[in-house]
Amino acid sequence: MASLAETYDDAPAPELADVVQALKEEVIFGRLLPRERLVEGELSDRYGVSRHLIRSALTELQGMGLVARRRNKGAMVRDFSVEEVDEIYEMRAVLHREAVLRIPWPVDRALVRELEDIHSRYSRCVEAGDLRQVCTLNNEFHFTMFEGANNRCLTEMIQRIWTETLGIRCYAIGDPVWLRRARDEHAAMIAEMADGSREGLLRLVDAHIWPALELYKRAHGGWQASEAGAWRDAVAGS
Amino acid sequence: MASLAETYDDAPAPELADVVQALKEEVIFGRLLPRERLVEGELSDRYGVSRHLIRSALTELQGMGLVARRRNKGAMVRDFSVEEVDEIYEMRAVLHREAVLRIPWPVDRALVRELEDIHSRYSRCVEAGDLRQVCTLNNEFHFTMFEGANNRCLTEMIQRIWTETLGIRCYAIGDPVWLRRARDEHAAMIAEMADGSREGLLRLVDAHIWPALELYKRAHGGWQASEAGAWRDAVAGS
DNA sequence: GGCCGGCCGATTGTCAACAATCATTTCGGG
DNA sequence: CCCGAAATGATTGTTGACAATCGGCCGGCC
Repeated sequence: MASLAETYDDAPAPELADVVQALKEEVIFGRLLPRERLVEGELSDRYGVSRHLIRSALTELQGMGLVARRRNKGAMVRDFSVEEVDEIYEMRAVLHREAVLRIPWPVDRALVRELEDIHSRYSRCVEAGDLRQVCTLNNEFHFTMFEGANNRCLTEMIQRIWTETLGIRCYAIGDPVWLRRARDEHAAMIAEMADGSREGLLRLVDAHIWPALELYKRAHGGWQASEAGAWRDAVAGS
Repeated sequence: MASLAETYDDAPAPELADVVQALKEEVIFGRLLPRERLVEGELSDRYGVSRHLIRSALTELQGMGLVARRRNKGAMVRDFSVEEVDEIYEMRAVLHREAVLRIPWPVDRALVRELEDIHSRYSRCVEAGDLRQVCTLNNEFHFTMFEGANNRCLTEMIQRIWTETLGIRCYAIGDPVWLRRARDEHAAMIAEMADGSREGLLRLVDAHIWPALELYKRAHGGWQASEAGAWRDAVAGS
């Protein structure tokens, strides 16, 4: 979806989008954990780009809620208190529900076919263990579905939470059990769209988001309130 | 509410927040109209700050959806197609509704008193014609109410749309008829919270947002599709 | 021995000059 | 007279150096 870099419509865009994407991937694949410090100099060395670009990327990710910053202290991967994750997931559920409610019913056959195509590729990548492609196709699947609601504002809000929760959902991506379960749930969604009810799809979409939250809470339980207090408010957005 | 500048929690923050606030006010008071170009040099001269700060401010407002940018072409106050305003307002209604649904009921007396206090000051400023204070107190009123929902994520999404729609709602702020009507609706909301039903409040809050949209559409009708096409996608966010 | 104060390295924030890009105008040819 | 192409001016994007700030360390003083 649109990043600050893609904000520029025509040009091939500089590499800001690449840096942003790279940082997102480091989070979703757990190479950067919540509360991990993001030092501008280190990153600019690591990626071989100017510090200026890194700063822009951090600003964008801050806007997406993935990165927290404190003045003169730097940036870190944002982490969430239990209350925060609950609040965020509550809204995630609301937005997904609103999207499903806005998909014209019965669902356009072309849309169903498109989702089937994405899903077949997705399944292959799950088998092959290609996590990177799995992640990409997972995004593609959900946003193809959500865009069926034909409300750009809604899609963007879902996208924002999507990025914001990368540091939460990263605990699920690496879990083979969760992966297979997600795959089956996607298949069930398609079946419901092809020949089922909107209520059924609503239930599936809602149920789909919670396992990742549970995994996060379990894996994360320990150091919840450590020294997070001072950073709690240091997030961007709105 | 939180701006990218206030993202920094401790420091008094530099003047980035001031510039952002100034630009927002120029939009809400109609001194900057949609599709109006925002030249960095001009703004830095006008406000007597460095171009660097102006760029930061524009980036932030871009993130809030108030400003659209195109690579090497500069920034402008974002304008919206009819489809876009309808989509945005649909989601605005959804979010406000969700907020009301989450306010514990019966409503905390302290919250009601706080709203009454804000509203009395608000009414005085409406009489006095102090538009600036009216605007500030209007924000304060709504966000005090919405924060009663105790969901920070939701509040932030509402805040984002709040800023995004400044260029839409600016047509209402200056309209004395709308102002008095809004004042009365606020009073009705308070009454409903003090001694009424959640359903009643839901109806009031929903009905509250649409007049401004109508004013926008009427005032705006003419040059809707002019040359907006190329800029249509040039917005940030998500 | 513990605490307060000032230095120092590390890191972020700001600035001004430079480079790249775009829009417009002007000039030459047809 | 009209069209196209190069030059020009205006504006944005990028870079590197510099300034401000923070956290930790060390030493002196009570």
